[in-house]
Amino acid sequence: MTLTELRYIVAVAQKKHFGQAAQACFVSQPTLSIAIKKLEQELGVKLFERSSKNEIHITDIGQKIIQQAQKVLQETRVINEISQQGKEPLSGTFKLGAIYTIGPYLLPDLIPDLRKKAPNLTLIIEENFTANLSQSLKQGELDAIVISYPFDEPGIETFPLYEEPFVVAVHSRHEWVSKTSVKVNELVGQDLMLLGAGHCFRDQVLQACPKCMVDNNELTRTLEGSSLETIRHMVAAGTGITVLPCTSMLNSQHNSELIKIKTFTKPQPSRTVALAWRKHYPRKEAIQLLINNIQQCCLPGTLSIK
Amino acid sequence: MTLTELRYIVAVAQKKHFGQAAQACFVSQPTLSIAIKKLEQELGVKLFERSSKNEIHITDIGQKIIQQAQKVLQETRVINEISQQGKEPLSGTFKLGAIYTIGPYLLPDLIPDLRKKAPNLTLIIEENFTANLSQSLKQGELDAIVISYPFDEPGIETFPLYEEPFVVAVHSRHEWVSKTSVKVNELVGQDLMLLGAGHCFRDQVLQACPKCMVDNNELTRTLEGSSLETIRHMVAAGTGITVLPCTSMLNSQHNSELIKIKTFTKPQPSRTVALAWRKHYPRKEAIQLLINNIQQCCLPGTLSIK
DNA sequence: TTTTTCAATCAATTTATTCTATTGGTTGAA
DNA sequence: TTCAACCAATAGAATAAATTGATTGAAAAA
Repeated sequence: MTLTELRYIVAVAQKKHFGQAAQACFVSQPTLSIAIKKLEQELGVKLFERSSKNEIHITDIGQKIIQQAQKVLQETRVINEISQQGKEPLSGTFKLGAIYTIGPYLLPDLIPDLRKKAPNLTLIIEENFTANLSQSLKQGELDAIVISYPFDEPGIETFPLYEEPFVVAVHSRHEWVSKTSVKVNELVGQDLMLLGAGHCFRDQVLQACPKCMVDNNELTRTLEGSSLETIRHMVAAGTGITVLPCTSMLNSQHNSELIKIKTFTKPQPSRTVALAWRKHYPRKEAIQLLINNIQQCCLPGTLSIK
Repeated sequence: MTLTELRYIVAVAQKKHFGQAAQACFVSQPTLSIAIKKLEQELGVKLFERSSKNEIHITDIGQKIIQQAQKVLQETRVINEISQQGKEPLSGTFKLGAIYTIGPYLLPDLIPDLRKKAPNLTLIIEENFTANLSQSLKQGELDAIVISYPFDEPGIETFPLYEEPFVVAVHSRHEWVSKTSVKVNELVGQDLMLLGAGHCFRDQVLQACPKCMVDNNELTRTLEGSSLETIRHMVAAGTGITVLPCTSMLNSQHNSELIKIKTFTKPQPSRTVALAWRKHYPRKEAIQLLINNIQQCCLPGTLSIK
């Protein structure tokens, strides 16, 4: 059984004439006759009563089958409609993941921007650890993820979006308030609060200041299951200091009178934020749109704090 | 788009592996790859993300299309089911027509008989004039009709079922009650009641007794829009006499103390009842079953009244 | 690096499809 | 009755397609 055969029998049922039906299907009459004969043999059922004088009659069973054939053809038309809809790469849903230390600061700016550029693209957001995002990406549950380097997975392509320097957040009455900049090694001995294991940002900070890691148990507070925002509030409360990625300071709502931000003395520790997607992901246009828009959100100028 | 292609994409979606999907479809891997590539080009949409390491991902749009493809395939399966059901010729519906002067007497016996012989055959009955039945038959609205000869239409085949003699029905106090038989010409001068135009039985009676026709206006009452049963009641009421086909007397419920039946003296006028169907009608078995059963209902013995 | 895996590609063959021309059967008019 | 018209089925040839085994190319694991 082929869709062509179904189209033929529907045409014959409508025209009640093999020749006219063939014409309507843009084929010759023998083509149509043979196709219908083949279908009738396959089904083991006569669909039409042929007689010479323009008197084609549809069999009882043929009536049912033609009705069903029309249903089938209708459903195939739906396939074309779906693909028509999906032809614009900037439509449908796009599932974007972001690590916890980027999502809350990047997405509020990015999402309205994207809605303007691609109104038909429905964004679905997930925030998670790098490891989980990576797995979801590889399994096809996410279309792209925003992570930070280093990130190297087989089958995954990445593109660097921007580099964000780390900054130090201290209470407004902290001894460092008058400092113009902070050296990395000065963190040692301070009441440094960091995110729990799994957050790549924690590792990046510790990598920037290896001595903090050595003194981990004594001087650095690891806040499991927490977020940068919680830590920020604790800085405001005077519980200690912390290191933040500078984009977490971009939005005014995250600023507080009680917190002062200090940049590091050069060479500033920093991390590179990147977009990652499966190498063979077909909607390259959506990826490109994302890259462009994220970079626009985080222009180099806006990344220099103070 | 072909059904084969739809089967292929569904298989790939299930196996998530081109090679295995090809095996499941009993084709080689290139066959399947090419077919899917062709479909993707036709739809203008990527359905799968291919990557070398066993990582086939279904596109967002591909997911929708595959779902729809499964729907299409399901509906095609229904076509097979329908034809499977319809393979037995003695199933489905059979639309049988009969003229007014046969239907009420033949069908009550025929229908229960047919239900026994072909329980899966649903009978639909229509009673009408010969002309209307003939037209419905030719248009395919009826599968077969029971009429009486003469009946000759192009494209229509007939088979004689039985010959039924005409009889005279008179009131139990009619002067003819003691007669053993009635001569046709004796009808002239009697209060003869006949069906209206359109009923072939009327024509047949008048043909048997042409003199009745001559005296039409004076002595014969034509009862338009009436039925044999109405006329029979009028006979019982003493309004006049009538001629009936003998099968109308077979069933006991049609007999009455007030009506006496007289046979004609030979040569008895009679009519031949026949079955008619389109020459190319495919369910010959159903036709044969009908012929057999009708003839069984109306065995020669049962046709001799008195 | 080498090996393995998997889909895409190639080239050749088989299979389907489609066409024109014709036949066979039926009908209606001469 | 014969003839012409009509219609679907059939035949045979040309064309298009589907299919296959072998190979290639890309990517990842050993």
